[in-house]
Amino acid sequence: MAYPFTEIEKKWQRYWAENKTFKTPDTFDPDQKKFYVLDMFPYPSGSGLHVGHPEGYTATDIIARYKRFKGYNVLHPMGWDAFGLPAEQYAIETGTHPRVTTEKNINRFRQQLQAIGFSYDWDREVNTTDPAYYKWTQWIFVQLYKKGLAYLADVPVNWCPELGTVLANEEIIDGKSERGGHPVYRRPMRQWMLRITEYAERLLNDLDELDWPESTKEMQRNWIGKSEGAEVDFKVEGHDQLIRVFTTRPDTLFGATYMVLAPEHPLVHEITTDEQRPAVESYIREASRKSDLERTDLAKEKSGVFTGSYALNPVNNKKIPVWIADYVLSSYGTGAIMAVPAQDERDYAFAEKFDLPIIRTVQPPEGFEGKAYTGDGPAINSSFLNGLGVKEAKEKMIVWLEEQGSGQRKVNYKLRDWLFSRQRYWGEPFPVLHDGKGHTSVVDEAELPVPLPEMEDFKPRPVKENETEPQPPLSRAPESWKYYEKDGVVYRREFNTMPQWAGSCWYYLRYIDPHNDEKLIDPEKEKYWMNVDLYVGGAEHSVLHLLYARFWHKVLYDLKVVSTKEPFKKLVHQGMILGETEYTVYKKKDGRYVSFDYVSTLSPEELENQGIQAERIDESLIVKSGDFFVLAEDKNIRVDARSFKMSKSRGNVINPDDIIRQYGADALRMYEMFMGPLEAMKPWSMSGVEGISRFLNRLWRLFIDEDTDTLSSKIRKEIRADAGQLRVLHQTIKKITEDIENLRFNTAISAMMIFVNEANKWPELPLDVMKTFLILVNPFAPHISEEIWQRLNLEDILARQHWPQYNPQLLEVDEVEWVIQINGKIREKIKASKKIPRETMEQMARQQGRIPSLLAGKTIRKIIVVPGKLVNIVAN
RNA sequence: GCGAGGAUGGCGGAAUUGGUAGACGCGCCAGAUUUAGGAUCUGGUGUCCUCAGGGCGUGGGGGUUCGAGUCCCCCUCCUCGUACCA
Repeated sequence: MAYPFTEIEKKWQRYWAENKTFKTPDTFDPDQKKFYVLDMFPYPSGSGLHVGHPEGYTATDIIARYKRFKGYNVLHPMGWDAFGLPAEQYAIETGTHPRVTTEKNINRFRQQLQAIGFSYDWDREVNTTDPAYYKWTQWIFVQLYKKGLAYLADVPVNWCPELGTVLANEEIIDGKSERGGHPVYRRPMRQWMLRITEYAERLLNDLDELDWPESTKEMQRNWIGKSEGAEVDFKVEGHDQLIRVFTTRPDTLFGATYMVLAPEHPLVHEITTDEQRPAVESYIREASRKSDLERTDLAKEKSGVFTGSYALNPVNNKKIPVWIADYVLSSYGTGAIMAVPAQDERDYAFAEKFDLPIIRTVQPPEGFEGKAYTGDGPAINSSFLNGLGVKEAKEKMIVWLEEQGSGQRKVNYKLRDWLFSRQRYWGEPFPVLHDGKGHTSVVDEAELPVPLPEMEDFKPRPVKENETEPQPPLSRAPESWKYYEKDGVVYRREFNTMPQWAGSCWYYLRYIDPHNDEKLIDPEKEKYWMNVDLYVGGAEHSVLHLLYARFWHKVLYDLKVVSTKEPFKKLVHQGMILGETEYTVYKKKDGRYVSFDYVSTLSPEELENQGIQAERIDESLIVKSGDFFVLAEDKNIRVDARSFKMSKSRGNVINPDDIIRQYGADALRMYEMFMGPLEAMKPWSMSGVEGISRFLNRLWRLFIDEDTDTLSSKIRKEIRADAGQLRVLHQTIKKITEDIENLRFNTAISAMMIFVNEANKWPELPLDVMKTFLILVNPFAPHISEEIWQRLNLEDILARQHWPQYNPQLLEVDEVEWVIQINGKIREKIKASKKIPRETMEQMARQQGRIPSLLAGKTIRKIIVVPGKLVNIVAN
């Protein structure tokens, strides 16, 4: 029979809530050490919590409880990232207002989180859709506007007709919307932009000092994409305008044999000759009609059209043709390039296709057989650069260009300004007023927040045709909201709303001072609590959320609202939890099995044609043969074994509520941590949960007599622990402490299991040892440990105890097992004191057991003694 | 293509600075208890052989070392990210 976890867990959850056990006081002693441990707050979706959420949340909860035991003032809050597309779409699907569904979802999420026993300070809960919260999101926008970091611009945007909104570059994956996978097209639109590019250099440099996963830092570096080179101006024959290009290889300028403009480049129309105009215009039309996906992924083959004009290469005044091609992106650099086919693979492919000249300006090494050569080497065919290496040639060319006035040194970033408006209802309204004459201003800070108007019909209007201007839902808001009169002037409010990232850019600050009406955050509190000491969340936010939040943080730093340059000192990503491993066997229509090694070579169509179908098969019918799994009944039939991402369509989603009902919250927490390293991707296993559940029951029975439901008579208050018991306890303290510090929760749990296995062998259990052990268990399994603590009739509650410290002297074991090796192979073992000197050890080893006979007839060359571990005799 | 990470029993995973590979859990096998159990307890469990012993074993190949999962070189495969960024 299982211990009464349901009853116990409810009891303690109620106790913690009623007594506000984990409340972080508003006032604090500035000298007390603090620890701010933060989770990425969830998006309260309609489907509730899944098992991925409690993974990171349990990890941070363990840290929070551990740090409290260690005497830290701990901030461990939770809130809701509740604006955004999915909430709105869910609301549309169910025909209810997003405010209603959002509130319902939040209540469900909160209740689910509380059922897991997380020690959040619920008095600090924040909600991005609360006017008292988004007042400050709008306030930050006002500051951005005043600093010139927010501006309206006609920009080519990523327009998603299905969603009826524009999307940021980061919200597009493989040319499709991240949400829903709808096609995305480029079209110009007047939009709010945030000048994140102004912070590019700082966002790049400050990464170095962060304790973040290297992969995440690297992704941000790539996203920012700094490259150094030069801008060069090319005259266009017969025109006044110059074509400016960015290049990282100014040293190859003598090899520039043509130029390419992006189809959207503003000079295209002007320089196109009448003769070429029809071809050019049809190419531009084609390009604009292509989605990003078609333009990149499918366009392996280069395409382009000659404009009819020629540019003059500034180094030698040679005439070179100007083309347009969609392999040049309008959004990067200047939207135009000088093409150097001999030293650039893309240009080479283009030149080859359109038969354009190729001039080598870097001497490739002997035997080089490739086409474009991008490596280092002496400059050739390059007049005053000849003989120089790439690096020197670059330098010399930049100096020359600057002297001639036809170019200059330039640092370029891939990072573009942040497209900050969305044509949606469920988002923060912009605190912006339009005067109707093309002039904008921001709302007075005293009048914030600008509320989101109450609307019946908040649905977006999908716009299929690129030519029609989209109408955001707020354009249909009540007149009283839409217009605003001040000093006799009637202003129109902004109809776009902010993207979902806005609210999550700064929420970690609001937790510190969640109810402040006067300020975003009190400076004293900010100074005490920042930085976030540990931030745990999914790797999917590596660039989006984490880059935007860093940007806003730096702006707030410049405004002196915050005192730290970076918000999150240490970052950890929890790994994804996959569904239970599935074994799949393949069958033909006639029921005959087909081996997976054959099936895996087939395309889906071929599978269909041959009538081969997949069938899930139970693990017990499978054996391993070599490197593969095969059918036990026919070892020639290979079976596919893998774990899939949890998804509704696959039907492999685990609901934490079910686990809690069957095994309890402590088992859920423990299992999530026991599965493997926090950062690793790992498959769910129901029998693994059962294993943990058995452990918790064993732990319970160690203390509680099941028959009588009273304290076990083995627990003895008056007896003193013997050396062996103390050693086991202190080894456990050491192991668990070090493992928690290093976020190695799986091995910490294994240490608890070892302790319980040991303690089960003891005829009597010294109370002192057992209560210390309960403290060690508490961060992981807070309910069961607290309940046992109470039944032991101990002082106060467990949550207010102190973390034990291990005594190194108690860890010492005198007698250890030594290994005796001959030529590195283990031949004998000896139990002996650790303190025996090397020489004695060596003597003992030579006489031990079979060693003398094994050494017979051999010459000892060397003997290696590692004290406390081994003796290795080298002989031949 | 590029960047990052990884490969250890039937499975999830352990293994401080190179020093007893496989901790802990699952699964499996045997036994005990039980009216019964998918409950509990005890023991076993990398693999092979001629089994009181020995050989082989951390994706593959080479190297350094008395000694390599761990260090060096080459290769294969997997995962994640990214992709015409001039």
